[in-house]
Amino acid sequence: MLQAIKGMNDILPGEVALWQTIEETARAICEAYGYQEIRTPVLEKTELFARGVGESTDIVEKEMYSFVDRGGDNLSLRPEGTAGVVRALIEHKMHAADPEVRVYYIGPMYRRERPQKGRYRQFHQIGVEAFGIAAPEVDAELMAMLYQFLREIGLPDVVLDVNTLGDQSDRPRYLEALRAHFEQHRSELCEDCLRRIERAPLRLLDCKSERCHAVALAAPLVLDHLGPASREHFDGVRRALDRLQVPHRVNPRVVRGLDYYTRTVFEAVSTGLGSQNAICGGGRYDNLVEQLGGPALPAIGYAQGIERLVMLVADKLALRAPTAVALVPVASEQRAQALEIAALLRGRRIRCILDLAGRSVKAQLRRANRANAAFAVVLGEEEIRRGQVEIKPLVEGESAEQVAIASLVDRLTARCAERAAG
RNA sequence: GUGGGUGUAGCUCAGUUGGUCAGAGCGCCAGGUUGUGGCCCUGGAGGCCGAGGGUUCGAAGCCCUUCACUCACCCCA
Repeated sequence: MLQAIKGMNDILPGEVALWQTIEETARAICEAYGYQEIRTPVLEKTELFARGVGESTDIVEKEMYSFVDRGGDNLSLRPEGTAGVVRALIEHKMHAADPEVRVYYIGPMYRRERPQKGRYRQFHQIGVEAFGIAAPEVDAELMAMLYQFLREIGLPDVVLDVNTLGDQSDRPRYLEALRAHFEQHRSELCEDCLRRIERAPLRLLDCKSERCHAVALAAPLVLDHLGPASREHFDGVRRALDRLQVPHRVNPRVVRGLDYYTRTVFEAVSTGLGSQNAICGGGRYDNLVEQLGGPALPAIGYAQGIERLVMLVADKLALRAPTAVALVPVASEQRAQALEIAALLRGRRIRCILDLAGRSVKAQLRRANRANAAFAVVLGEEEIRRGQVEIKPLVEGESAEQVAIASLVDRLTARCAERAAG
């Protein structure tokens, strides 16, 4: 049997409503905060990700879908959204028109990892990026936006973990202090962490192995190694978060996996997702734009995984019931007229179904009921001869009525509106 | 890349030590009113028991191989 590619899922009609609700909520909130949607290609030059995400990250080293196209270019499916957005920003000199650029995107990303619960090879992210603003208040504003979003889709209990990684001037010193600490405890570390000491000492901090965890707890804190500028920035972020009443906690173990982060980093984690528990991750990346050939623009952003949101929200989000009309021609002689009425209703954007298979009235009503139709309109030979049809509600507590065919569309429109309002 | 688990009807799953074991519930279709849904009753369609090989008089159940799905490690959304 033909199957979808491993780790790539079909989102079937039954679950799409949930996706749409999440996406619409995200759009509305982003717009409210002054962000505009941007759409960039899913395919970019491999070099962009190598330089942007970081040569030595797992993502670039072993997870990208890369290939050489017929023209000889090295291309990759985007493993994340920030690099492409930064490329577009630079390419179109967006910062020249307005030094502050706030954008968001929604779309698929690709990473060739072993799939498991909450992790897929094609997954979808809602991402937000703010360029050109160095003030700590943007960091907080962004997190406030995230929090509002989580609240509105019904996840107010998600915990927001915040940390800082320092900037170029204090990070090297901190990394050295970390290396020194871990070197002293080599014998207690897992194999993976031993390899990380040189290359990515920060990563030891969030290792899940218990023994490493113990060593990490005793490790020097970033907060003690921040220069005055970074410290002031972090304090500013926290003050603003408090002011905006965004529930959060400082967690020194949040380090993030991508190379480009500086200063503020944060993530939102949730229980109930298995081991892939991060539903959102982000942070400041003040050097990336320049690093990719653009101006020295400070920036900050985050991305959330839609699949993971859908899993959490699946049983919580109330989906609006379809308000629909089912036209029921009693016999094939009434079908043409039913079609005509359906066209009028549909012209008014009223969801409308109509049996074209010649089913019995009983079968048509059964199907109308299952389709969640609010009203059935029975078109029978006798009534039509009298110039009338029956509007039959399919829910409790509403009365049926006979209406003149001429006023049917208006009457149905009104009753659908009543239901939508009530 | 490394481990564990699972593959029987569209879906969720039963199938005792290999011998009416090819089933149930839900869903789907139809009938129970010459033109009226939901509840209920009755009936029907639908499966080479993931695939290939082996053992056996006999395999959904045992052995081997393979594929797929899934969870976890790693990493991350």
